[in-house]
Amino acid sequence: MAESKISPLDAHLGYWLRFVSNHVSHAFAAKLAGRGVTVAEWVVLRDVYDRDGVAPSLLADRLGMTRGAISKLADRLAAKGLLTQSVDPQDRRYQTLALTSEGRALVPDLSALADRNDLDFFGHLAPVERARIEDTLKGIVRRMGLRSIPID
Amino acid sequence: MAESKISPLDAHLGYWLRFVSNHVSHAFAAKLAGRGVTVAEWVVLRDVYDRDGVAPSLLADRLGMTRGAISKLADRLAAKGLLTQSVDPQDRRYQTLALTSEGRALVPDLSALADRNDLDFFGHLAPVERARIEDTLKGIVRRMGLRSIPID
DNA sequence: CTCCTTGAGTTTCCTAGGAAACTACATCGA
DNA sequence: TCGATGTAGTTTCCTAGGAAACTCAAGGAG
Repeated sequence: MAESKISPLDAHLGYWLRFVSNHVSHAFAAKLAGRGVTVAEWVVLRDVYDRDGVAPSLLADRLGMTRGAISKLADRLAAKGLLTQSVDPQDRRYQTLALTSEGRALVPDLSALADRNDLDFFGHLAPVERARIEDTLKGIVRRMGLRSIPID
Repeated sequence: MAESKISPLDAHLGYWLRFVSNHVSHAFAAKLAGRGVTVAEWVVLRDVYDRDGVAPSLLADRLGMTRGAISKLADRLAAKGLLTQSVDPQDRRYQTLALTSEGRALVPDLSALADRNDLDFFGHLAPVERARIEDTLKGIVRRMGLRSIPID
């Protein structure tokens, strides 16, 4: 006894979590690709949809990305005509991000894809089972004090 | 009625899955960084540990990565002295990957970090709760016919 | 008023992985 | 025998994001 066995990768719950999570994300990315949008771009669009005029640095905090990454992401979305970046005339260090009408019109469409994707993977779960998992996951988030919307 | 509401990001189970999964992975990556190894490298080491002499393309299949990515990963691990690449003398198109003694000695150490990481996040769950989640996740994998160890 | 600090956003450099072209190399068919 | 084919691995090019240096503007401290 006392033989220190090396556990297989799939002995960890984190392994299964990542396994499923990656496939869910990839499937969603594939759906979004049909609309010419990446997952990160979708998250930004969705966030700005509810908070028009948000500052890039706030977005960076919430999304758990660096300011540099947000800067480039915003540039890409602006290049696609989905978002505008404007300098705050009060304090020219600040910017505000807002959706264009095109961007705003696109969000409900993408949201439907998100709903669909979740249904594809989790639609067969009994409501009680689904709720149990969600509660457990939220419990971990709370317990560990996790922040930031997950993207990468 | 019939008002098509746009669901918030966190209405999706996939959101919470990704949220927790990303934090689990990042925490693990931070632990591994102390040993100078990335998560992808760890997965390769762990896999080759059990299957010495495996072909890179098999690894690529199992890990859900391209052959190109495996090629570079193997180069990095070889540069660190953890793994050797040798050409099959029978058929020189083939390679076999094997751990060096250094690499082999490192795996149990890294495995302990993986165990520890899983405990940090999921150690507080009741065994029955943990089993339920694992079963549900495995059920999704089976139901959707998912393959490949998740890395990215 | 001038200097210094602080904070928002940008830019540069770096890394990791995917896509696809490319390089052997073995095998099969004519 | 010899070219066509297919496969294993490599390489090149590209993208996305992090780290950290950099720019610029506001707001003091003296």
